[in-house]
Parts: sequence; structure tokens; C-alpha cells
Amino acid sequence: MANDARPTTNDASAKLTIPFNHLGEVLYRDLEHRLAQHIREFLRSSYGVDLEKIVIEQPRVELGEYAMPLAFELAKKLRKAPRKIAEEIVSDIGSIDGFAKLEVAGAGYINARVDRTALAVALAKNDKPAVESSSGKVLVEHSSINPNKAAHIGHLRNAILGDTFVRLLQFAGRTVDVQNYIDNTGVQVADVVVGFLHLDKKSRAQIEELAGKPRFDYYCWDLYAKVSQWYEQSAENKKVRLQTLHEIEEGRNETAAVAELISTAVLRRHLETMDRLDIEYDFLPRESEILHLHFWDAAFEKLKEAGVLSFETEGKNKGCWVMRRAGTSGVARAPSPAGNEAETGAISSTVDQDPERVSEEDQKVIVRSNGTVGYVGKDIAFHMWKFGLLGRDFGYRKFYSYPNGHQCWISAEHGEPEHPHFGDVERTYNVIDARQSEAQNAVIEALRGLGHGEYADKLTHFSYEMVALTPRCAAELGYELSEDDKGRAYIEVSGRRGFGVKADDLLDALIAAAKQEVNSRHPELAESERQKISEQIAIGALRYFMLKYTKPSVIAFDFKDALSFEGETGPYAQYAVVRASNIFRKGGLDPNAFCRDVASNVSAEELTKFLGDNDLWELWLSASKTAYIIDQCIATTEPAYLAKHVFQLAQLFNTFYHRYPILSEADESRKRFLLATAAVVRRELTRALGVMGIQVPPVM
RNA sequence: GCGCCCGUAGCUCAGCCGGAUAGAGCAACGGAUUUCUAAUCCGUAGGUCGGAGGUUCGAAUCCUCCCGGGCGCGCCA
Repeated sequence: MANDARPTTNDASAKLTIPFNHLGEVLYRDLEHRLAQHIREFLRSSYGVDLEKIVIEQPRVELGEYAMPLAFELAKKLRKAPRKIAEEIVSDIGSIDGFAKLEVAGAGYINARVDRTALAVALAKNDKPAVESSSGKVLVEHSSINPNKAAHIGHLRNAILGDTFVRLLQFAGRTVDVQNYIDNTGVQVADVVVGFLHLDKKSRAQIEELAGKPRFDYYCWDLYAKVSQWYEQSAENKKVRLQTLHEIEEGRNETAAVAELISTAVLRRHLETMDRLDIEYDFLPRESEILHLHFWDAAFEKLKEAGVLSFETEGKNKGCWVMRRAGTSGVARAPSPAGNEAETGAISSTVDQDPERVSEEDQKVIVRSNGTVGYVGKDIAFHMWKFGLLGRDFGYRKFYSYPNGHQCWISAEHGEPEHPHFGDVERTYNVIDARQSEAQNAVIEALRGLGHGEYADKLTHFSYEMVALTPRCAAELGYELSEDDKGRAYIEVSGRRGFGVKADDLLDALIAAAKQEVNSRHPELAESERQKISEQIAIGALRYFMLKYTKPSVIAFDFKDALSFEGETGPYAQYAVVRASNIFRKGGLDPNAFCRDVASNVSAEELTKFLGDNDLWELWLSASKTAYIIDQCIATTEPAYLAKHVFQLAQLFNTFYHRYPILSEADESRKRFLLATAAVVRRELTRALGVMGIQVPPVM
């Protein structure tokens, strides 16, 4: 799996490319860069040592803000006790701007203490994050749901991860194109077409009428499961499937028209479902256009020319164009540097005599012997288009206008003359589940084989694990489980079997559960207001739920956990912000003013005094980390770190809220300080939740 | 068979660039609020970090092997 290196914030390569935040304020992230750079230079000049990476940890707050165990590492090289080295470094390094001091602790830790007052003032003034000047455009492809049935919880994880990653990139100042690839000519659509035409025996007009109904995708969900059973009944039925698929790919016939009608209607439903979660797309490239605009033909020529594809004249893949499967590079893989003689020998003995020929089991068929191209081939062509390497473009048509005015475009054979420019991006992230990593690697290797290693390196498979149902959840939904399944930790969702939780159903259930709470807590509010708040809470719960697990973890879905609004949940964090807002509302004060004007509201001496309290300081410190955490999320393609951070900050705030009554505080300057604290945390929490796509209700 | 992922408290998960007492949430039990305060807070209990070796001053974290579970390896997409 594509696990990038850990955060690059203190890599040697990053020290010159990430400038200090000249226009904005110096926050936690910037201080870390500064510290790492200072240490690095000091070690070089004083010891002649060039450390590859300076490890910087985050210690308990009473020990400082940054902790460096580097003296332990240097002990070997310098043949001195770690404690001694640490002491030398601390006494010789001099002062670092923004830091109060360095200290030696334990057996040789070097702990750095920041200038708390300076960091707090910088944080308070940081009302909009400084925007990095971005180079090229970034493309994030996510969702990509087959347009033949309702979206389910697995698709929700994909879309929420993808949308959050888009927001993370935008926070960091990148320009992002959001694409949702639509496989509108594949077997899955064909199956539903077969269902309408051959099982339900519906006319085109009848289908058209059904497609206009509110939850047409639910109808397709059931039909798709029925068709799958129908295929099992006879070989004759399966032939219908092939015939139908063929007609759809061909285009310009009645079957293709029906398929277009169905897939477009389901696609609209998907967009509506995702819009409920504030997830929007810019462009919907469809497979039909990749076929009809002959993207493959252009790609095929270049791939042959570059020698990525070879034609098989014998064996099981006779008559096919094949490429080497990713990860099987017998010739290309150099023995590991540490590899011993025996290992090298073992490799050379398994390599084919003819180094050009790929052994049969390492072949991936790209073009079938009947001349048709498979999914991976089309994906290669598509990715050549993404990076501007294909020499062809889609036509573009307006497709969907969001209530907020945003326009979503779709691919077309003959597009509108005026349209925005998609493609030609500098970097691509594909949010696709882990089961497709081999196919994704094939695309990457094809780009490399074409001589475009620079793009291969900038194509990231944003891989995550699936959402499955716990046996208990499946039983609650009324599914019959085999004895085998009952013993499993989780059971995979299956559209083909109609087994799963639909996205809209889950959202409805969440809204209903939230509504019940809101009704009992705020009967004085208007119905429309209670509804709006319930939706915000439901979205908060759902998005947080999908983001709190790290990507490699399979989510074993359970209604009890997903419908929870307490503990480590989105509503917990939303509630913390609401509480902060309550203070200002009841006090008749403007929280933003308390951020902006902290320096005039609280004197530097007083600020320093109050921040000397570790509990209060910990809250400020955590609030100062938003940009730092977001950098980490992007570098590691892991949004879960932001979810963890939001929860931690909300938790610290709730403790603070409980411990310090603010409005009744008698000491005026202390009161102003506490208000500034609440205001800053409120702003940072709101900001971080916003990056997760979670809004905060006015009351809860 | 080959490849990738997972295995940490009763349950669900963090931690894994080696480092200072292994953390949360849920569940359980016991407490707190006429207040900006209960979608909350505080406390108690709960762990041979799947197992065995190895590297190291130091391993949940790195390496090897094993066990258990998941996923992928198609002229499907």
C-alpha cells in the first residue's frame, strides 16, 4: 500500500522549500521547522554531523513543547554519554527566535520550551491561515460509484475521505479539481438494464417515468440483486447480459439509450445524496466518452511505441497485448543493496532467458485477443489525459447546478464551446479502496514505462479499507446469516446480493435520532430550525465516524456506534464550540474581537502570567497546531489525524469550560484572558471541523 | 502458491520516523451541576501490546520465522 513517509516537516529536503510564514503568524508548525533547521545547522558546524532527520516529538506539556532524543543517536557516533552531549548542545547552541530555552531532561532528552506569550499572540491574531502560493493544479478523484444502484456506506467512506482530503489541500492553499469517474458502460449498468428490459419487461417510457421518482436508485438496488439471481438460473440469461453489455458499449441504439437514461438518473441521485453531506464535484468524466472519443487509440500508440505493451504470439494470452504486472519486475528490480551473494544468485536463476519477455504469470492483459481494451487500459489512457500526456480532450457539458450555485460538468462527445479547463494537473490522488491497489499500480507503472516517471511519482493511490457490517448489524437489518458468517468479525457489503446499508437510509436514521434530541432540548425553536440543526448534527456524526478510523482499518459498521452522539464523535466537538459560543452570546460579546484584540485586552505581563499555568497553556498549545496537523494529514494522506486532533482539542476545552466559570469571574483581566482562550479555541475548532466538512449548529 | 493489510483493555480503535509512567471512546461501577456547565466533567476497575527468536543501552514500534483473520492475484470492472 502506498504509505508515504511520515510527515516531511523536518526532512532535510523540506528545510528550504517550506518558508517561514512571513505574511502570517509563526505558529507551532513554523516553530518546529525553525527548531529543526537550527539544530541541524548547529550539529553540522559544531560536530560535523549531518543527521538525515531530526526527530522531534511532542512531550507532556510540563516538559516543554518539543522533545528531541537526538543525543541518544549521537552517543554512538561521538562515543560520549547522551546526557553529556545534550548538555553541550543546550549550553552552546545559543538562543532561537520564538523559543524561551532548551533543557536537558532524563537520560539525554533535549526539550524545547517556546515563548508561550509570543505563540499565543500569534495564534490569536491568525484569523485567516496564510496561503502558500501554489504551483500547479491538484486533482482528487473520489466516489466513482457505479451508476446502477443506491450509494451505500462503503461509498460514504470513500466520498467523505475524498472530500475531506480536498478540503485539506484547499486549506493548504492548493487549487483542486474534484472529479468523480463514472463507469456508465460497464457490466453493472448492463445488469440493471437487463433487469428493466428482460425481468420487469418495462418500456423505455415506463423506465423514464420510474427514473423521475424520488428514490429511483433504491428501485435499482433491489432490481440489481434480483438480476444477479436471475443469471444463476440459466446460461441463456447470462447470454442476455453479454449481448446487453455489447450494445451499450457500441452506443447509438435503443439499449444504449436506456442505459444512458438509467445511469444518468442514478448518477443524479448520487449527487443529491452526496450533496446532503456537502460533497460536491467539479467534473464527471464518463467511460462512454473515453470509448467514443477514442482515448484508448491515442494511448495504445504511445504505449506500443514505448514498449510498455508487448504482443503475445503464444501461450494462454496468445493474441493479446500485455504489460508486466506491477511488483513483478524481474529484470528491473535490482538486488537490495544489502543483498548477499545467495540472494542475487537466486534471482538471476528465476529470470527468463529472454529479458524482454514477461513470464506468463507476470502478464497483465491490456488488450484482449478480440481487440477490445480492458478496464486497466482505459484507466491508463484516462490518466495520460489527467497529466496532459494524451493529446486529446473531452467535450464538456453543464450537468448539475448545486443549490449554492456551484456548477458540476460532465463529459460529452460534443460539448459546449465555453467550459472550464480540466486535466493537465500537476498531481493526482485517486481515492479508491485497497482491493484495487494492483490495478492502480499498473497505471503507475505504465506511466513510468512511458518515460514519465515524474508523473508516476505524482499519482497517489489514496488507499483505504472497506466498510463491512458486524454480524449483529446484519441481523438487525433482517439478513439471514450462515453459521459461518455469524462467527466472523465482519461481513463484506455486497451490492450484488443487495446486502448493505444505503447512504440515504443511514443519513435519515441519523437525522431522526438527532431530531429527537433537538426536539426535547429546544422545543422553543421553529421546526425548520430544529430540522436544520438535526441535519448538521447528523452530518457531523457521520463524517466524524468515517474519519476517525485510520485508512488501513476495516470499519466494522454497527448502528450503535454510528448513531452515537457522545464521546469520540462529531457532535461532541460541535457541542464544545456551541458551549464556547454560549459564553459570548450570554455575555453579549463578540468572540472574534477577543481573538483579534488579545494584545490590547490582556497585557503581555498578564498573558505571560496566565499562560504559566500548564493546564491553560496546553489548551492554547493544542489550538496552535491546526496547520501543523493539516500538513501531516496531507503528507501522509491520512485525514484521521485531524479527527483525533479535533477530539483532543474539544476534550481539553470541555475540561477548561468545566473548571473555569468565565462570566462570573471577578478578576477583570483574568476574565478577559479566559474569554480570549475560549474565543481562540472556538475559532480553531470551527476551522478544523470545517476542513472535515462539519458545520457547527448555533445551538445544541 | 505469491503479494498487500490487520492482530494493543470486555468491545471499537489510537500510539508504530525505536526512547521519559502503553492511551482514548464505549460498556461497568462510584461521584459532580440552583452557575457560560450533563450531547458535559471527575474518579475506580480493566492490558503477558497474537507467539517465539533477533538487533539495540532501550522494542507495542525495526528484522526473521510462526499462529490467527481479511483482501487481492480474470482475455471482469
